[in-house]
Amino acid sequence: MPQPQPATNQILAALPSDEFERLARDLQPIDLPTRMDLYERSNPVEFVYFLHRGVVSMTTPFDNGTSVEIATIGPEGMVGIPVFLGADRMPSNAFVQVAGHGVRLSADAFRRIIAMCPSLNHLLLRYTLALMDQMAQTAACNRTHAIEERCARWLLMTHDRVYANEFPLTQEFLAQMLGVRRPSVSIAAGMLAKAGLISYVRGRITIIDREGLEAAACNCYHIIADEFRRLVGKPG
Amino acid sequence: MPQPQPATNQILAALPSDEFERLARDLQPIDLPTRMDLYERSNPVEFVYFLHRGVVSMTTPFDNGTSVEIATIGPEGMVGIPVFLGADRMPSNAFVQVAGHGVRLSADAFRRIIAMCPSLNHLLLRYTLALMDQMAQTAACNRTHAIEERCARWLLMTHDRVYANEFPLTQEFLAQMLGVRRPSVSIAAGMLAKAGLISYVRGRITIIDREGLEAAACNCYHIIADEFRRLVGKPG
DNA sequence: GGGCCTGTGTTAGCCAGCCAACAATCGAGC
DNA sequence: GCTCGATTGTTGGCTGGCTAACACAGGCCC
Repeated sequence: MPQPQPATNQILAALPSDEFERLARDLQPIDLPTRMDLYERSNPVEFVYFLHRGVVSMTTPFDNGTSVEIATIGPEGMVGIPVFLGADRMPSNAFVQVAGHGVRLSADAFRRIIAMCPSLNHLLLRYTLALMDQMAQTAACNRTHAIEERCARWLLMTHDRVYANEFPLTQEFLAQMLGVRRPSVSIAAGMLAKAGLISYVRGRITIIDREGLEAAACNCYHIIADEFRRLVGKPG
Repeated sequence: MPQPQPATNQILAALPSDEFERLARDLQPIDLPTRMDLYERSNPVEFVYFLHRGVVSMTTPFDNGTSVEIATIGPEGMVGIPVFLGADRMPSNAFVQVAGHGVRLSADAFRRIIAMCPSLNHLLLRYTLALMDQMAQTAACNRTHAIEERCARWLLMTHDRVYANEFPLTQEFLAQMLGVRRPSVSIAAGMLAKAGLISYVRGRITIIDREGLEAAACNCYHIIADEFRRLVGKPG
């Protein structure tokens, strides 16, 4: 399912040339190193981002400093959907989960341009739907499924978005994403490694048996991936 | 926070008269008895609904027959946002949680009309954002907070939408909504009752101490309610 | 080499909520 | 009054994940 290696963002790539031209002059290339914060809850929005490569996490923070991931966004989408929906400040946090690069434009420019771009509008509506579906499934999955299943699902979803079998990822980090303790991930990831599905050393993880991993994940993975395929043409 | 008793749907009420006229001829009044199914996952969408009264639940079903609620919709919103976003089939289930009434119009009519109604478009974008925020917070809350807190939160959110201190609700039903076992609700609800915050008899629940209930709920309630207030002008 | 930081493995005790089952109570209908 | 179904209360055993530590290994810098 992964591998095709698109160099560009899928939404931008799908735009008719006149609309892309309209955007182009306001787009700034931007490098996205791991852990870079793009948004923080309640803060005003400055930019929206289109990834060419890499993965961004949306997380919901709690008062006690912990947070739970509610959606992931890669080159298939746009980071900053709330701006499209009319927000001026962010409802959740977002940060770079797997390093990459892309382009951004100011929220003001985006708001100005969006009115003149029917295709972009249409694409973003559909992407918004895919994102909502992902959040809904994640909500239910978080509530119900065992850590090992969710762990496998998360690895698959990230795999779909990085176009590589190996990527940087510590257990500590994964624990934060899943909203669980690090030792729990240690056990779950250990099981997956023992089963020969993945391997990892000091912050780098490798997907060995993609199919096996799909079998180990809860069905939520396929539900989300199918929905993305229907709505935006790609599993992630 | 509840009580004002609007007889009409807030989104419809906020429309300029020309846009409302455009909708009006396609609106059919509809009664919404408890447990009526409005949508089922993967089925084609036939209608979108605007509630004047009552509460609808969106739930994500699992293969094993259980399901988890991911959002609630009352007279403040529209049931069928996925149609607005371009879906032709439903990603989740939806059914009537507290009986009420409203109007509906066919998905086709809705799609035809929406293009000619900039205000409706704008209102629905903002409502979509509020719904996403609710889902995100729910996802994180489901993962993290104790049953008693979530139970209190759920009662408050429903309270905001029914405009009455008493409404029908069994523990069995509440357990399904929270995605937990019924005995767990029995305990949690028992605690809230013992603390004098609520009372219930055989399927009818009464909110006695609204403030106390807010104190017993997790902060998620206020986060969601504040967001709704900012975006659509009402706590629920 | 030695110190140190980061990442991983593991342990032991604890607790919330699970599962399965059964008891008690109320209301409606006969 | 009696039966029956729907609703609520409660119990006991089980377990997944949590809390709180501690041990160890690899890599980097001095």
